[in-house]
Amino acid sequence: MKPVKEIAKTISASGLKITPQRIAVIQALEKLEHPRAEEIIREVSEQIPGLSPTTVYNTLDALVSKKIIRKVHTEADVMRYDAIPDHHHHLYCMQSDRMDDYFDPELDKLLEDYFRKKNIKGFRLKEVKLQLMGEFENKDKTSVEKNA
Amino acid sequence: MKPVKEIAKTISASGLKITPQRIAVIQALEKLEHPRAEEIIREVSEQIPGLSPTTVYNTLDALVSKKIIRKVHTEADVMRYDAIPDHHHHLYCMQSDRMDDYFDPELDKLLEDYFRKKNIKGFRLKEVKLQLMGEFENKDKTSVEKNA
DNA sequence: TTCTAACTTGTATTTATTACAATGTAGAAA
DNA sequence: TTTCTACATTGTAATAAATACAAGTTAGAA
Ligand SMILES: [Mn+2]
Ligand SMILES: [Mn+2]
Ligand SMILES: [Zn+2]
Ligand SMILES: [Zn+2]
Repeated sequence: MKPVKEIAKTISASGLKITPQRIAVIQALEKLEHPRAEEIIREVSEQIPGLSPTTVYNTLDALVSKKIIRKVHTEADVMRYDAIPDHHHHLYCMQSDRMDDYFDPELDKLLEDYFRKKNIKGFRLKEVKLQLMGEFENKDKTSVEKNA
Repeated sequence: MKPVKEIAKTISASGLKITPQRIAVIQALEKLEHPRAEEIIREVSEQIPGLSPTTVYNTLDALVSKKIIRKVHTEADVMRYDAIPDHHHHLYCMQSDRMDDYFDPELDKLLEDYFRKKNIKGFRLKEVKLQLMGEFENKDKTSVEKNA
């Protein structure tokens, strides 16, 4: 897990003030993968008893706008957040709400070449994000952790 | 625009009953591109005055489960719906909520080959959906229509 | 034409998120 | 180190999207 100092530095560098709430939100985001706001609220409340849900929503918005974290698209009507702001893709489980990160520079290269040649008329392409839909063969992570 | 007869046939073939509400929802879905439920409610209400929002939500769920339409992922916290159930990708505007369809069989072939070779451990890949993030160079469609 | 499962409707609820005003604090400046 | 204030947090209230449910209506099979 990332040291508090580093997290504090990232927050500060973005122009935001360092607060216990913000540090805890980022830590929760790293621990719980692609969590919903509600899960973050639960997690952070353990360390910061008086925590207000509003603070978590505010914090998430602030961090997104500073590009420290990202929102992730989902099929459900709840927003989820991503601790990793750098370019990557996602594996989505079609049965559950499990979602894993997927990094693949080789694929990115392939796509970059493809779209450099191919020109989409009237559209200036900035980033290609893949939603890899499918099924995880093993148990989902939570069960795996339970069995461990 | 697709003729009512064809729409009725599709509904019927799926095992659902043909109703004016369902036909109108599908028509609205084709007219308004990737609309939210609320937009569909507004549109359909013009033809069917007493329409209940609940019916639209029910109808959308029913059509999605029969794979006549699809849900689409967005960065906002609202669900949007897609009249096209067949495989395709989307162009997303990073400034507005505009979203266009993107069909590209050549790219699909490329990706299919890539992922056939590359094996993602522990994941059975079913479908690759691209989110093409960027900016539309021309005015967005609504402005274009206004100016027309 | 009859009949019933399927559908629609309206109301009430839930759930995620946002608005806002009052209070508190991080950290720059004195 | 102390002061000061713009920025943060908090709690409450409000919105908005979506769902639950019960009562009435209708598509379409028989
Ligand atoms: Mn579409
Ligand atoms: Mn919502
Ligand atoms: Zn991720
Ligand atoms: Zn589409």
